[in-house]
Amino acid sequence: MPNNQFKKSELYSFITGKASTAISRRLQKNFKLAGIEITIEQWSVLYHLWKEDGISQQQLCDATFRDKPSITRLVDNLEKLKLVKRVASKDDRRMNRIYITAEAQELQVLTMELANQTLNEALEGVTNGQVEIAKEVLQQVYENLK
Amino acid sequence: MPNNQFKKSELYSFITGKASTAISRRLQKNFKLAGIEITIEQWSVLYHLWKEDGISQQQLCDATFRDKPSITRLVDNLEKLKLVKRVASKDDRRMNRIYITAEAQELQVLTMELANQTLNEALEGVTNGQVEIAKEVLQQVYENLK
DNA sequence: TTTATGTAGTTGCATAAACAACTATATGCC
DNA sequence: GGCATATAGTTGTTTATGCAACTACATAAA
Repeated sequence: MPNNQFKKSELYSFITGKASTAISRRLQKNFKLAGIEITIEQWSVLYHLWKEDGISQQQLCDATFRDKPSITRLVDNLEKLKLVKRVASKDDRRMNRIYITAEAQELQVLTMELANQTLNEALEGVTNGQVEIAKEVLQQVYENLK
Repeated sequence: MPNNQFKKSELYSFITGKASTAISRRLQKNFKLAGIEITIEQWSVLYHLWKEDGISQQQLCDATFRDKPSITRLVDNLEKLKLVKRVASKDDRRMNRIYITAEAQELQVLTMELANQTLNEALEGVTNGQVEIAKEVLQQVYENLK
C-alpha cells in the first residue's frame, strides 16, 4: 500500500499542476515577445500537424488529450487565422482532414525554438537524471488515469 | 549547458501538462460520483481556506497561482453556492477577508479523502522515491518561472 | 495637506475546457 | 435492404483563464 501517506501540502501542488501552468504562461509570453500571436493551445494543435499533416480531428483529440468540442473550436479559430484548412475526407464523409497552411508552416522553426528555450528556462538547475524520472512519473500518471 | 537537447516528443508532454489535466479530470469525476457538485478550481480555493480561514483574495491569488480576476470570479461563484462569505476588512477597506461557511466546512473531510484516493490512483506503480524526485523537479520548475 | 504611487479588488472581452445533446455518416447483423 | 449501433464532428451552456482597463483605498513624499 504505497503512496497512501500524502501530506496536504504535497497533495495540492501535485493536483493543481502549477508547474505546467507556469510553463504555459512563460511560453505564451515568449511567443508574444517574438511577435507570435497564437495561443499555446492553438500551437499544440499545429505541433501535431507539423508531425503529421492531414490527420483527422479525432486524431487531434487523442494526440492533444482534448475532447471533440475543444478540437472543433480550436480548429475553428485556427481556420479563421488561416493557419489550417479543413478538408472533408472522400473515403469517410464523416471525417475532416486538417491541413497546415503555408503561413503556419513558417511558424514551425521559430516556435519550436521558443518552446525549447522555454523548457530550458523551466529546467534551470535540474539535472537530466531528475528530468528523466519526472517524465517517467508523469507518463505513468497519465497512463494510470487516461 | 544542460537540458538543451530536448526531442520534440519529450518536449510536448512536458509543456501540455497532460498528467495534471488527467488528475484534475479524475478528481472531478470522483467528486461527482460522491455527489459533490463543485469544480476542482472551487475546491482549490476551499483547500486554502481550510488551511487558513479569513485570508484575503490577494493571498488566495498567491496560494493558488491565479490572477486577481480569476479569484474574484471563483469567490463570486463560491459565494453564490453559499460556501464562502466575503467580509470587508475593517483595518484596510480595500481588502476582503474570505470565510468558509458551515456548509463548506462539512466538505473538507470527504473531499480531502477523495483527493488522496485520486492521487493514489494516479501514482499506482510509482515508487515513493520517484514521486519525491518528480515533486522536486516540478517545484523547481515553478520556482524558475513564477 | 496635497499629490504621487502602490495595492486590493472588479469588470469587459476573447479564448478555452467539460459535459450533454445533437446531426450525419459508416458498419455490421438480420 | 433495413435496422441497430458506433463513430466523426458540431452546437449550447456553464465555468475558468489571461490580459487590460478601471475604481477605491492606503501610504509615503513634497
